[in-house]
Amino acid sequence: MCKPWVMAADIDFLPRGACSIAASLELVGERWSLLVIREVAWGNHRFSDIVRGTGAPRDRLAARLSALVAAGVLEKRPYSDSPPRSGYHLTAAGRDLLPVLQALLQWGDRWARDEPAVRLSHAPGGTAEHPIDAEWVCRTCGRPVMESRVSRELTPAGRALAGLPITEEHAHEH
Amino acid sequence: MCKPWVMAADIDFLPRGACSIAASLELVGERWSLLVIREVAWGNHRFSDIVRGTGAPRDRLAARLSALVAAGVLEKRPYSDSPPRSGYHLTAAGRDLLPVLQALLQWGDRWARDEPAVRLSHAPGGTAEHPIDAEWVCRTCGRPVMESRVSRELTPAGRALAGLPITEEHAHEH
DNA sequence: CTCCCTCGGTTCGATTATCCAACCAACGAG
DNA sequence: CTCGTTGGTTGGATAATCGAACCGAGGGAG
Repeated sequence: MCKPWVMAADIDFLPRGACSIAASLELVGERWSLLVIREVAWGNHRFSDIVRGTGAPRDRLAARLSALVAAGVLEKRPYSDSPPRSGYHLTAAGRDLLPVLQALLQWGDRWARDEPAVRLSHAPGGTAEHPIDAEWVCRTCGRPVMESRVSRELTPAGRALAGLPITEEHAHEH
Repeated sequence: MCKPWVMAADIDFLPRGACSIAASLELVGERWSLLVIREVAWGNHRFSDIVRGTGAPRDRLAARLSALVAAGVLEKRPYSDSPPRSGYHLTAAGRDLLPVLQALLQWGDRWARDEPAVRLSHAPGGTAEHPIDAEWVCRTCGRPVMESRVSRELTPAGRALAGLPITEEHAHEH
């Protein structure tokens, strides 16, 4: 029995950059980026709030913020006309990063410290409030992803990125 | 109505380092680290395999590998006696990072490129193989986490990290 | 009007990390 | 003995990061 998530695939090595993990890290993998997203998600929208919440140097923070705006993860929204000031808010793409933060939070709670320092709770649909202990579940079959064998396959788009030939053989193989 | 994951909490600013997200990034947030985990998870255990798979410079890779071993995320396991060679494998902590990779993969598929380059499939419990489209679901109530309001609260351990007083008031408040 | 404060950044110089090519040691094959 | 493979190190150039100081537009108090 093979470990979950470790399985032979139709390829040995992904071409560099073909993997969406690498593509994501290209956009949000630099230092402070994810902590900035966390601060904004937690309601700290102003420059000085984010400085205080992350502890990042101001110049790095300014650089990250404009990079994240350029990447479409954050947007600048004015909150005062005089003096003209604006804060940062999550776009749809930014909100979609929250699972990444949730995953990092859960991992850190478990492996990076003795006791969690922050507890997250929710009360979905009127149920009683309770702490969150989340797992990845496949929307298609409803089963936890991490407990099953996973296989990976290079798509035609991936082959194109890789500069590999897109053959009938590959288009049909499984 | 407040956006999910954006909600008032009992604290305005988390002390730096109190948050497990920051603690996680401290261990695996540096460049190449998560790509190394990806390679190892995908079955590339040897130094030269990981060089090829990630494209990282050899010296950076050596540094990351020993850091990840020191952090308890990877372990070195010999695969040949003569010549004495060893490869890198995921520990339990390392396998627990896979949700982070899954989250980054899904985000990248959606926001960082036109078409996914790699398709992940699984066939849990003898069902037919199908692509993975996963979401975070609370183990307690079975509901998707991202669709409900989430509140955060500093635990006593978090207060201690923050240097804040641990009062009865705070221990009981909600 | 003047002085001082806040906010959202920039600028500067020093430190640190990263990159890349070359090198090295251990071993096996031929 | 030489060659190729593997798993790294080393050295020097380049780029990112840091921390503190600075700046400019605008209040508000006096």
